[in-house]
Amino acid sequence: MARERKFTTGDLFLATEQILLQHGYEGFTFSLLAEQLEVSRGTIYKYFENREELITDYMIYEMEKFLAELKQMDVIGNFDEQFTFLLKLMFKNTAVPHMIEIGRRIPVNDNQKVKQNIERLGQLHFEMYNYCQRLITKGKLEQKIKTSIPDSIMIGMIFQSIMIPNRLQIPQSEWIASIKEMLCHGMLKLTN
Amino acid sequence: MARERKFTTGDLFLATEQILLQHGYEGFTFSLLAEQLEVSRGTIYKYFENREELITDYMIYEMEKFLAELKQMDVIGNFDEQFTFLLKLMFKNTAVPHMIEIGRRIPVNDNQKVKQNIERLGQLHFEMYNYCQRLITKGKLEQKIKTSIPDSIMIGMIFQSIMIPNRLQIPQSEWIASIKEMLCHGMLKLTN
DNA sequence: ACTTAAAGTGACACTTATGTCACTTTTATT
DNA sequence: AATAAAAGTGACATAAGTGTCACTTTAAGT
Repeated sequence: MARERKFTTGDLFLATEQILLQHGYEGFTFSLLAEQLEVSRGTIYKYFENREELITDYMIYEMEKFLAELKQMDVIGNFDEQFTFLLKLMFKNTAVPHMIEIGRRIPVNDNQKVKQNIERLGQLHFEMYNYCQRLITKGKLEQKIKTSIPDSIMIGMIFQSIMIPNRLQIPQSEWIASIKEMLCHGMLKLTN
Repeated sequence: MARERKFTTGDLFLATEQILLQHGYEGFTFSLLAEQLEVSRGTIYKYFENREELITDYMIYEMEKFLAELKQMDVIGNFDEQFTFLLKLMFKNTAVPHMIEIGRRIPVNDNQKVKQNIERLGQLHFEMYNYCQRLITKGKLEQKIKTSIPDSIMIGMIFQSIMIPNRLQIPQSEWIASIKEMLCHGMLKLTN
């Protein structure tokens, strides 16, 4: 009985992502989004009460997608393979670390839905952090990872490494290999 | 003959920095700044034509301060000491990498002063990058740094490492030491 | 005491974003 | 063909930011 929609949820989240990456959280407006989707601004309010609700909805979608893939890490055997898997996954979802950054900017909101979303995002973030931490712990147990460096720095480094701008357009496979080498063994040669 | 000023340039740049870090480029407003400085909004227009001019002026100030210190690196002898010096300097000026990020967001502006500022910022950025690159090159020449990893990744890693949030409030000295260890030798133990 | 000029103010016109809502369009169902 | 319901629109009121400017305040120099 309903009229055909001019955009899918996928379209909408894709546009949201692009605008967030380009203009940042504070620069995100419904006008920009409507323009991108080629609909009127009012249409978007049919689906979302406000910016915070839309953005948190998008972030939850993105995080759940990422976590669903991350969960497959459990199946893989040893630490090395798990780590490689994690890195590959991260570079397939480069938006995730950016969104974690942007997520910090969302102000407290009186809207009930938004409050729930922010709580859910917290859970998802925690879950993701836990996965990484378990990987680190596993590496430590397997005597592969140094015990001297705080987990938060290792995890932080892994996530920040995605945000290094690849201005010289180095091919992705080479880029990831170098990032991995940096994370695993650092920039210095071995001193004998 | 003039009335006493209610704020110094230092006050203004400090407030600008805080607002930029808290609200991002798009969230920076003259209203916020005026409020922070406890003056009327109109006052700020006595010194700056607009947001872009103010922000670029602040960034140039910050970059020049950083570069002036960075130049002392030349005096220091070997690579290891220079690298330690760089890291210490970075953690003394944590705003710099953030500002480089924020600097990317400044849109083209018709204002002549702003155009000049953006050009100058480009120069300063280039100069800073060059300093880092020279350090890397020196390390490579001294056979201390791997030649396999692109310079841009090493420099990127160094700069991104500052942005890792220290949520558990690990003491700065320990924090920096761990970051350095990660950058130099990575997270993995040596495999024999 | 008077002058002068920089420092500061707040009201004004303008622009842009927000959220709402009565209304129109489309399309499957009866 | 009539109708129900979701999709979409554009005008409206409201809020917040921008840039300007005539005006007031302050304090040093005469």
